[in-house]
Amino acid sequence: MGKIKIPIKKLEIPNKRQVCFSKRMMGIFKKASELSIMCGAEIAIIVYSPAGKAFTFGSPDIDFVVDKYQNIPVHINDEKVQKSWRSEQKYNFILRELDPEKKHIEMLKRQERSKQADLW
Amino acid sequence: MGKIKIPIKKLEIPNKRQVCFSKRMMGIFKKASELSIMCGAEIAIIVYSPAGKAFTFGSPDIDFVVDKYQNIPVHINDEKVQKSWRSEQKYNFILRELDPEKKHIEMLKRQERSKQADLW
DNA sequence: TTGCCTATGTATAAGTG
DNA sequence: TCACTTATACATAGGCA
Repeated sequence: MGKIKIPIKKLEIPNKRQVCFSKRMMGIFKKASELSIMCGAEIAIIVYSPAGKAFTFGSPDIDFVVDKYQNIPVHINDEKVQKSWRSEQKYNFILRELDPEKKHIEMLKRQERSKQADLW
Repeated sequence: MGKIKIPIKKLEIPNKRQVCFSKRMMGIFKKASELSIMCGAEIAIIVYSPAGKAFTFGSPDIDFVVDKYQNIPVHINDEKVQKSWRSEQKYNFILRELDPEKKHIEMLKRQERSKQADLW
């Protein structure tokens, strides 16, 4: 997405990594903001920079969404709600080095998997 | 980002909202994956669809990052680490209806604010 | 619908001063 | 280095089969 194509792999030059991190993180936060506005979604994002510094984004609020995710009980008789009750769909995929064509196909397949109407 | 420009505001047509949510969420997850690979960042994303269904993305792992964020104690003498110890930088901004020019300026200002070298 | 296409809007890598 | 621009790659809204 710039003047030249950058392969999706670890940037070894610290300055480039820093600039790239800054720009892309803001890009992601912006997109998350748009998603929450346009679709009424609730979103929490936690990012640790390579240096270990944390940045967060939340809509309506980071802790509201994180607590909801962790099923923290809303003070109902001291009863603990277990984490295992969660039923969310996880995406832990890592983008491998693929040529653009295969990359596109893989992304479309992921969309397909997640588009089963009953999930929404 | 499509054939026509869509204002960043709530989509009222349910089908459009669903399709937009699906496409954009996958886009955000893809970008998050790229950020973690290219910059070595740790990322956790939790999204609740308008219907209340949860989707998550994590690198290296959603719970690893979320637990780190919440400073969950690693079993050190039963001592509780308080949430208030956190020192992350929060972005709870909401993108308002701005003309593209002002929007661009606002984004640059955010980048600027977050670009102080000692934070990284 | 559902899966895919493509025209166009956006994000961003490198350039510039 | 920094603030800003620009060329290019990428994401996506609506179209279509």
